[in-house]
Amino acid sequence: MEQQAKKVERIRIYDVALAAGVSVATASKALNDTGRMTAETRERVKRAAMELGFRPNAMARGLQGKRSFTIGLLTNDTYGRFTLPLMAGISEALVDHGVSVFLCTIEDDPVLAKIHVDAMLDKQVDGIIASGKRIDRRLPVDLSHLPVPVVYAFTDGPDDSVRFVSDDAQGSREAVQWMAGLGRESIVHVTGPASFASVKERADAYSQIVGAGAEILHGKWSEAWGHEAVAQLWAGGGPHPDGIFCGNDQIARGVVDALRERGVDVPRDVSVVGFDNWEIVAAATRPPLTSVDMNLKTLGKEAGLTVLAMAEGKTVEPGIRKLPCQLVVRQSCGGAEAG
Amino acid sequence: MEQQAKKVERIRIYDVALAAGVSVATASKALNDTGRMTAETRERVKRAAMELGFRPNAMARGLQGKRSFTIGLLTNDTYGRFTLPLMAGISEALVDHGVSVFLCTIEDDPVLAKIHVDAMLDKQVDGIIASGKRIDRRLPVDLSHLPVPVVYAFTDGPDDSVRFVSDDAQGSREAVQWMAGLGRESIVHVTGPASFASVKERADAYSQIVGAGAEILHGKWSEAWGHEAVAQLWAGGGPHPDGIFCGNDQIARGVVDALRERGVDVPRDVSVVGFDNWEIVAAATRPPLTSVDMNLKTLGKEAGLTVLAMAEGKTVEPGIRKLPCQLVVRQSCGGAEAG
DNA sequence: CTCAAATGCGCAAACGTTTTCTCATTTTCG
DNA sequence: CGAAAATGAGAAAACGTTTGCGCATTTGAG
Repeated sequence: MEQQAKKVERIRIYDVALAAGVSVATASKALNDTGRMTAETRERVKRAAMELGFRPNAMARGLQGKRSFTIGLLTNDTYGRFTLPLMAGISEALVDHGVSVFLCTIEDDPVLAKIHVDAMLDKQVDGIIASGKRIDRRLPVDLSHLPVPVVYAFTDGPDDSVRFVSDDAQGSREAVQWMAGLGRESIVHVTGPASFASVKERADAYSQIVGAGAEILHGKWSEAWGHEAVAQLWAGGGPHPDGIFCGNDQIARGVVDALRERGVDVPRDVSVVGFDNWEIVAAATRPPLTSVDMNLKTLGKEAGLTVLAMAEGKTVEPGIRKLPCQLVVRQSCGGAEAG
Repeated sequence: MEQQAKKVERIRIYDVALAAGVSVATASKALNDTGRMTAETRERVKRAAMELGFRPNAMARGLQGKRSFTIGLLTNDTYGRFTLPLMAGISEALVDHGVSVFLCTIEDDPVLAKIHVDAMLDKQVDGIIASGKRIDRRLPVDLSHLPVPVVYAFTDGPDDSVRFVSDDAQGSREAVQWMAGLGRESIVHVTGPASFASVKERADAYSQIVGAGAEILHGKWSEAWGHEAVAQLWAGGGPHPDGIFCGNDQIARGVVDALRERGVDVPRDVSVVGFDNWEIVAAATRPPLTSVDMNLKTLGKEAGLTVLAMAEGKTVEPGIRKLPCQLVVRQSCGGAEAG
């Protein structure tokens, strides 16, 4: 337990230059593969840098007017349900480029949001990714006239902005068609509040496929609503659905549990599909849920790469980019081993 | 949709000085409340800065040899179950100090970990908080000889390090005593794998209170294990427990569901307490779970403040700091309205 | 062999702050 | 009233890079 030798002097480019027997300027150019010099010189400098364990001081570099190799991720998704997968994607895509990410969680508080954005700008972030928990709501702060590029991922933004969202309609189609392909003929849709844009998009896609027999039940995003919806559906003596497409995994879990309690076998009697593919819910359900994954990690990667490109001056077409969803097959539909 | 005026020239301290009619040096001192000058001069500079909307360039400031107002949060908790509340606390505590947080999620990959740590150091973070998902495991990277202070929160660290963890023993005692206080006389403990330090700590605290009648069942951290444990407990014809203290909320939910399926009423016949107070699980259980909250947000605050203090040169006593847990009463025990 | 072009490299400025000195002016005190 | 002390403010260096420009020296062409 030796006394920590706190002040290990960091190697500066000056030290590298000295070791390689060149000037600081040449050292810099050698390391950045710019400027003119012998291949031998360049190699010698690089070797010296390597041996000394030289790591350039990002502050000095950033100050010098170039990039800071830093971006900000702003979100109001306190729980991280959507932001974390996104973050994972961003981080994975950008770590190769030496970019680090400031994560700022703002709780729908405009003042806090402004403070965080200002802090980011003070720190000269190369760009900002705005994220949230609803694609039809905006963060409580205006990001449209910032001196750095901004992209929106899984949240709404101005018309002339670059936005990434999942293709919910396509995801819905996959889900419904999967059930139809398994022979289900009476599929209902149990989903969240009609006020959500994603609810509408998913419901529309569902209706388009199911056609005349479409039946949509709106409620809360909760397991409890799943239970209640089943109670409603099984209330009358009439025929019951043999497929239930749910607006999210929590509803789906409620539905599956309710069906089991009624003695209805899932997936034999009824197929159930969820949405979000929230591992923690989908995997714990009995049977585990087949669910639509929004590929948020991929979305994060794209958003990260895009904001980086913009930071480098590349011009990016504004507009909405929809990334495909993917059906993750577990056992709540049958067909698990058929795939 | 006007063409974005991208290059809004940032106000420099030079501009402030000019506006206030003083030198750059004086301006700097005025704004930082250092140096000597008339109160009037100081005020005039501050007013000019305010009016111009001056924000100091953090890079220049950092370069100048002082702090970067940046810290790194390193974690291998991919899912964010523990890290996000921690992060919220850190962020909340540090935003007042103008400090931003780099979040780096490493997936138990030593190489990736090293890359991220190096990136943080390049960016001159003032300190690093290491975090994880188990208090008896370390991150796959050695942080003990870094040029910046490190504190460990909810993860293990070297003997001479500063570590923050929750007081699981105290949390367990609260839970068991709560059930005992409600008249429960036969309380069993259904928990996770014995290999976890926190499992041992919670189990020991439980045993100490319950005494001779202690019964501990180890299994996985899953709902499925909760179901199975109930099956085991109710297998024989003998007397059944009237209280079940669970190692986490997922197990507790499994237990509650299994009891309901057996026709055992919770909380009338049996009280159940969970651990973690994971809202998403605890609140969705029927009835909602009474659970032990580890106060991770508070833990994050403490860790943040501590690493900051260390960065400012204050010396902090190494060792483990245990922060108290708190029982969150819902309905799975009864006594909800008694409190 | 001469002159132009190309090559290899270093000097010094710049980035935006903070901080250490220094200096002129004012105040204090004997 | 004179000298010491205190005060207000500015000049300039420093932090660690990158980069524009200039200057020898070498290469190539005629």
